[in-house]
Amino acid sequence: MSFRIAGKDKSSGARAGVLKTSHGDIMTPVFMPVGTLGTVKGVDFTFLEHDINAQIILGNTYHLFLRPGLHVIENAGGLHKFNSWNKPMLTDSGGYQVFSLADNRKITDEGVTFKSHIDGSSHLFTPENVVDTQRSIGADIMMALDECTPYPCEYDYAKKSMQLTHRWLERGFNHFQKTEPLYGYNQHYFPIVQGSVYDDLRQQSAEFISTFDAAGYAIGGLSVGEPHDMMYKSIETVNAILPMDKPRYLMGVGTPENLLEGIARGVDMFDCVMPTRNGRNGMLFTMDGIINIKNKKWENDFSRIDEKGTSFVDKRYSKAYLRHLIHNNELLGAQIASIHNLAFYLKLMQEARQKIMDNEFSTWKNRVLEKLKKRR
RNA sequence: GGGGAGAUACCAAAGUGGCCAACUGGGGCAGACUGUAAAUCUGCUGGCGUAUGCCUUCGUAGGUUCGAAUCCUGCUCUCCCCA
Repeated sequence: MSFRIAGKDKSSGARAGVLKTSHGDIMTPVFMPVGTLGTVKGVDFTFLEHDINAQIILGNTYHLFLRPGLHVIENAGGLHKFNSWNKPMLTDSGGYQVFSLADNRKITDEGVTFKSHIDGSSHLFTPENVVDTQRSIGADIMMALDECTPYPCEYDYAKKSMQLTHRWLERGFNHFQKTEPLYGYNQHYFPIVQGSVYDDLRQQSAEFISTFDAAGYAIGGLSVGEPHDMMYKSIETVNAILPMDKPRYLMGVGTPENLLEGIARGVDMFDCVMPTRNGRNGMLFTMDGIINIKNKKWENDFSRIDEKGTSFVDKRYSKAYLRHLIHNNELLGAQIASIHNLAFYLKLMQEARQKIMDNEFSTWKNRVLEKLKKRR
C-alpha cells in the first residue's frame, strides 16, 4: 500500500491523495459506504460500482464473525469472493460495538467479551484474534481493536480507556506483523487514536500511535454525541501530530458538513451509516439542503428527486413517488434513497478533491456549507 | 315471520356508574438517526394560540343518579342464526 499526496489546498489543511491497494487505487478524500454484513444495505454492488462510484466499502468484524461466520467466509475464499465486491474493503474491528453494544459486553485487559445479540453466546475478542479474523475476512485495511468511548466521558475513564487501547495496539500490531495474509494480497493495519474530547489525551494518543509504522492512521471515538466544535478541535489536535504522508481516517463521520470540515483539517477517509440509514428513514441530502421526503409537502411534488444529482435515480423518479414508496415501506423506496444519498456523498467528495487540486477548497466549502445545512 | 348480537374518535378495538377526553393497534402529522442489534426509534393526534383550566364528544331522543360511554325507556341502523 502506498499513499501519494497529489495536491494540497493552501488555505486549509485539505489534501488530495491516491491510496494504492491490492484491489485498486483510491482517490482521496474518500467516503466509504458502510457494508456491515458484507452488503451496503439496499444497494446492489452494480449500482455501487457504476452509478455511485464507490471506491471502497466497509465490513464489520463483529457482525461477520457472528454471521455468516468465519468458516463460510474462508470457504468462499474471503469476503471479496463471497460478496463479489472486487474493489478495496476495510473492516472495523468490533471497537465500535464496544460502544454501540455496551450492554452486551465486558472489557478486560485481555480483550472484550461480547454476548452475541443474536443468540446470547459469549465471544472473546482480543487484539490478536481480531487480526486473525480480519485475515480470514481478507480486508485490505483492517482496524486495530479499540475502545470507542461514549460522550460524555469522565477524564479518568477516558485516560484509562486510551491506555488500554494503546496496550491493545501494541499487541495487535505485533500479531499483525507476525501473521500472513490468507489470500495472496497485502493487508494493512490502521491504529486508532482515542482520548475522548480531551486535548492532552488526544495529543498523547496521536503521538503514541504515530510511533507505529502503519500504512494509515485512524481517529476514533468522535461523533458519539459531542458538539461539533469539540469534534473539530480534536481532529485539529490529532492531525497536527499524525504523519503527514499517511492517510488519516476519521471513523464514523458523518454529515456532509462534518466531511468538509474534516477535509479542511486534513482528513482523507470517512465512513458513516448516515447516507444509507437516514436514507431508509426518508432523509435525503442534496446540494440545496436536506429533504425529509416523508413530509406532506412533497405529496404532490412531481419534480425529480434531485435535479442536480448525478445518480440515475435522481433523474428517473419524482419526489412524490419516492415519498409514496417510503410511506408504504416499499423496499424500492429505501433503495432509491440510499442510492441517491451515497451518490451525493461520493460526488461531494469528488468535487472536494477537484477543488483541492484547483486550490479553491476553502472558498468552495464556505459557499456550499450554508446550502447543505438548510432544511428544505 | 321467529330468535340473537351490536352501534365508542380517521379505521380497528378496549372500557360496562366516578381514577374517561376515553387502554391499545393501525393510519395521519412531525422529529431523531454519525466506525449499522435500525426498512428503526420518539413525540403529538376532539376543540380552545399556554393550561393541576374551560368547552364539546362514546348511534339518536328522553329518563334515573350528586355523577352516565357505562343503568332504564322509545326510536334509527348494522350483523348473525332459524324459517
